[in-house]
Formats: sequence, C-alpha cells, structure tokens
Amino acid sequence: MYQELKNRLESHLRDVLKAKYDLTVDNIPLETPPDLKFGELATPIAFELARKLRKAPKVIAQEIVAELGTPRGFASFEIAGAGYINAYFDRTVAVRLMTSGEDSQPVKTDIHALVEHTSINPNKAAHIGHLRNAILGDTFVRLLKAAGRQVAVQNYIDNTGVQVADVVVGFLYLEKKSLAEIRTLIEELELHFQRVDFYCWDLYARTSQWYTSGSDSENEERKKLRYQTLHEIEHGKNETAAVADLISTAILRRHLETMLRLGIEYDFLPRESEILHLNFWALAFEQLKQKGVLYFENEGKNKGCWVMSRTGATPAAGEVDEDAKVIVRSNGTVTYVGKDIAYHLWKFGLLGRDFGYKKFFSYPSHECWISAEHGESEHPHFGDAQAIYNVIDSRQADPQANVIQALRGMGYTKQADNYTHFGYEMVALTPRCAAELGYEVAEEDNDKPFIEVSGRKGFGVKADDLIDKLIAAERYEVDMRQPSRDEQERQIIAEQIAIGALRYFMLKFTRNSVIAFDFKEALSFTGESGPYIQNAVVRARSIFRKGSIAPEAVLREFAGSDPGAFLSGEAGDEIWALWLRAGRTSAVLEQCLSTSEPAHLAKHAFQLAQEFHNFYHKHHILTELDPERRMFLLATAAITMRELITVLDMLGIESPEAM
RNA sequence: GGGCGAGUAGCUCAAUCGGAUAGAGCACCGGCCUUCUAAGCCGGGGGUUGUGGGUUCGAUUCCCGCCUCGCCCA
Repeated sequence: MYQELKNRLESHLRDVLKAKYDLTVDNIPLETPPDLKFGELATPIAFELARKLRKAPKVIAQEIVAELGTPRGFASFEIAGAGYINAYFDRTVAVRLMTSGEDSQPVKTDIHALVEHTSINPNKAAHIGHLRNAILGDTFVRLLKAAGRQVAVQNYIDNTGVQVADVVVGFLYLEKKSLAEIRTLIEELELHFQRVDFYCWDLYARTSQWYTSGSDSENEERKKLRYQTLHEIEHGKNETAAVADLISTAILRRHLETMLRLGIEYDFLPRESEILHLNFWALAFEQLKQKGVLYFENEGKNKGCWVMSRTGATPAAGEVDEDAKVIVRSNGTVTYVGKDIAYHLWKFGLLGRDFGYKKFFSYPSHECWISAEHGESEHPHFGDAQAIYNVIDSRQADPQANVIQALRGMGYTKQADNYTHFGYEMVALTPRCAAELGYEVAEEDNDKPFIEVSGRKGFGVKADDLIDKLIAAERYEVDMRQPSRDEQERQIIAEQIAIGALRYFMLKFTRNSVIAFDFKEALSFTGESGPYIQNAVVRARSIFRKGSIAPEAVLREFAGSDPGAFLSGEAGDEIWALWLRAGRTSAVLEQCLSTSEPAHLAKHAFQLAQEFHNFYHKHHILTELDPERRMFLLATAAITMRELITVLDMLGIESPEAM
C-alpha cells in the first residue's frame, strides 16, 4: 500500500514540476515524516529547487501544493516548517488497498538471479560464522523470490583446497588410517549418531598444530607432506584423492543436514574438483589473453607471470605496473582469483563449457544437484544468470573486486554491473564467551571487545551445538507453558521458536557490523528477538481461535464497511499507525533489495510486532460491545497477523500456532 | 607503506538519497495478570554522535586533517 501511494505521489509530483516549471527531476526525495501529524509522506523538494528557481522554499512549496489537487489515495497536502510538503493519505482508500490484497501481489519477472552462499570448506563442522553466511544468503533468496525473481541457490564447495588436505593429512599420517579404515570409521560414526564433521573439527585443529609442534626438520617434512597431499588431491585419480572425496562428501552431507534444520536448501553444489578437471581455466585463460585483460610481465618482481592491472588500464610499453594482480604465477600455477574468474564466466554463461550434473540430496520439494565430470543425462541447467549475488565475508572484498574488474575488462559490462559481492562482517566471540567455552584467553585478547573464530585452532561455537542448545532451552520453556500439549507438539514448537530466535539474531545486525557472539544474547527470547515477533502472531491467532472466527472471514465482511470514523482523531491515529506500518512491507522489501540489506525487514517485523503488542494490550477485542468497532479491531488484528506471517516467512521464520 | 570498514546512551545495535525532537533492545528502578497468551504492556533516568576544521537553509550522514580499533594487500 505504502509503496504504491509513494510511487503514485512521485509520478504526480514529477508531472506537476514538468508542467509548472518545465523541470525534469529524476530523483524526487520522498521520506517518512517523524510524526503522523506531518502526514504519511513528505518531500523537501522545495529546498532543492530554491536555488535553481531563485525563490524562497516556502513560496515554491505553496506553488506546488496549489497544483497538486487530490490524487486518488490522498486527502490533502500541507506546507510545514520552512518548506516541507507533507502528504496526508486518504485512510479509507489506503485501508481498502490493503484489505483487497490488490497491492500485495509481486510482479513475476524473468530475471534469473543466482545466489551463492554457505560455501563452507568441507573439512570440519559448520560454526556460527557460517550460520551468519547461510542465514543472510537464504533470507536474501527469500526476499528475491518474494519480489518475483527466479532464483537458483548455489553452494560452492572447495573440496580440493588446503583445508581439506589438512584433514586428509590428519587421517593418513596422524591417525595412520587407510581408505578402508576411514570408510569404516565414517559408517560407525553414523551408526552411533555421531557427527563426522565434529570428529574432523578436532582432527583438523590437531593437524594444524602438528605442522608446527615438532623440531625444525620435522616441521619441514610435515609441511612437505601437506603440499604433496594437496597436489595429489588436486590431480585426482589416486588414493589420497579418494580419501579426500570420501571425507569431504560425508562432511558436505552433514553441512546440508545442519542447514536444513534452519530451513535452508540449495539447488546446486558446484565443486572445485570439477572446475579443475573440466579445465574451466583453460577456456578463461584464452579469453583473458585474447581480450587483453592479462598480459605477460617481462620485468620487475612479477617477471614471468601473467598479470592483470588493478586499475583496468594496461601500462604503456616499457613501464612496469608493480601493483598488478598476479593471475598465473611464473611456475605456471593459477591463483585463486584466476580460477574464480573462470567460475564466474560460467555463472554468467560466458565460458562455453558446462558442468556435468548428478543428484546429491533430496528435499521434500526438490532435488539438490552436485557437479560431476560425467553427470546424468537428464538434468536441470544452472548458470546463465543475469544477476549474481555472492554471499562472502568482507575479507574477500579484494579478490571479489578483482573478478568484477576482469569481467569489466573483458567487455562484460552488464554482467559486472549485476555482480554483487554480498559482503558481511565476521562473527566473533566475546572474551567472556570464549572463557565460558573453556578456551584459554590470552592476556592481550581479554581487553578486546571480540576474538575472531578460528577453525584452524578449533576455536569457535559449532552450529549444531548452538542449535541443540537453543532447542533444549526453548523446550524447557514450552514444557512449562504448554503442559497440556503432547510431547511431539511441544518439540515442534520449541524448534520453531529456537530457529526463529537464531535466524532473527543473525539478521537484526546490519551486514557491516561485527557480531560479538554471546550465549546470553543469542539465547534471549525476549525483547528484540524472533520469539517476540512470533508471540505477536500467536496472540493474534488466539483472538481468532477464542472468537471462533477466521481472519479471512473478518476481512471479507470488513470490506463492506467504512472504517473512516475509526481512523480519525487521536485514538484513530494510533490504530492507523499500525495499519500504516503493516502496509509498508513491500516498500521495506524494495529497500532491502536495492541495498542488499535484509536487516531492514527484520527491523520492520520487530516494529510491527511491537505496535501490535501495544494495540493488543490497549484494546480488548472480544469483549468490545459495538459490533462495528469490534469488526474494525478484528480486521486490524487480521491484517497485522497476515503481514507478520508474510514478513516472518521472508525471514525464514515460522509462525507457531501456540507458544 | 597502500586500500577497505568502523567509532552513536553503562552494554549491544538502529537511524531511507543530506532533512523536522538521534531511536530500539539489554541492564537498572517503579507499576500492570479474575478479562483475547505477562515470551507482554506502561512509566523513569540515561547523548557535546571519537576529535578539530570545512561545505549549506540544514550534517550521525558529504569533504579534509588527527586519534583509536578491525580486516585485506604488499
């Protein structure tokens, strides 16, 4: 509703400015006034035009208002302060827009977006940092879908990297296990409901330590073993690679299970092994050379390397760009950025080669596919995206920028423009939290606000541990509050609320804020939290349940009445503010998409819940004697509930029946 | 050394493209359950937006210097 009236006013203002002053203003500022007494929308446009028209802002505002008339949906316009133009909605029309539902349908577009998120190295358990990534990514997918986009969800798997190599070294040389023994171990762990990724969490930390814990000569040997292992894995078709594949695949499955607990699903899992073995790089290399993005450096410190200028300009002959980015090292190996360029050419359908595809994991509603050298003959096709979003932490900003620059350099301007590095800051632990977990906190770290999580050191909160803990804590609450419900029901409710708490916790911070993780805050079910919002829905549900009336029926009946009288005056203003908030959802969604920031919607959900709690407390609906007023209050609850459920759904949070 | 990000209430965070009186939660203090779920509501104290300048009708927001912290690169 809000977005629609805003659009309407914007185009109307544009027409008026054109007719009155012959001015074409492409960006007309429209904002929400700080108080309802200033209306529902306001524009400071008169201030901006003052200099250009050489008139006082107030005079301009008066002239504009005189021309505005009353377009549909608006009651009046007023001038306030030194020249603000305040717009007042026709509240009855606005309410009609909402109850008829005509403004809540997204327009289906053909834009094919690709979101890549999670991308955990398959060598250890997922931790809270990975949770932030996956929750941000999954939520953004839901937002895109809510806005009518076609979205494919990818989870890139680096199954041939040094991190996987380290666990393989651990199995082969620390634990001295054979391929068959490792296979047996994994089967046994599964049989006893033990988590293989947890097992590897410890082994990985142990191995990392092992590299530096021997004598100098021992350490050198161990490092050699490490790189030998890495090369064997990269090369493939040998026992070491088979071990790596076995372990990484088992851990990958665990990651998918963990994420599924949070309602997070994927469509495709492209793996580094296929990017290597299908030789994506060779095709990319040819293109890069041909288009002059890469050049061979004959001088300076990068002598013998294929490099790419960071500025996008190739240096003049004889000049050496020392700051250039190395893409192919002088020994012929390709850097990470190089491989990433190839992969991104594929994403946009510009590589000229495709993965093979195999089924890997089944969800109730669809299959998740994985890359393969020789896939199944029948398969869906991924890639060919028009817009991509890479959910990757901010530390990777540089390499991401390099890939974008390479695309731009190759002339793929449109693709570069639609390449979004969806960056976010890390999740760290407060020193107190680290101490609670039993880690020794170094003296110098104790005064810091947070300490970075490190998989290498085995320092962090594992995702499944946190989820287990949240569910257990919530289960205790539900057992207390809902003793009459059966065991299974209580468990479902506890899970819905625990997941709601976790997802909201990860979404309420803006992306560039470091989350200093604390159990006390994450386990909080009050205040600005998921459960607070869920509770608003539950309270609304109970009204309809006790009143034995369906919200849809209320809205149907309400459509025939005139709510005008209930929306005016001081008391009316308060309830109108709730309607107005409920009507803002699509506007907030739009804002989230244009800024790639889901936190706005999380905030919106909280504010809407807050106003509803207030409303709920103030108006006792079922005992209202005036039937028309009762109907109006019920409709208010119905609309708020509908919007809350919709918004929570976009955030991936379920709305329980009771709690 | 270069680049990016951040610094807002005791703590954790918001603040739309530069807009009207800088807002929430937590913590603390005091009230409200016989009435639709108290995981809630109401009230209270809390601020020189790191710092010094600049730009202008207007700056938490933009520009420059400085301080502090984090990350990335060499």
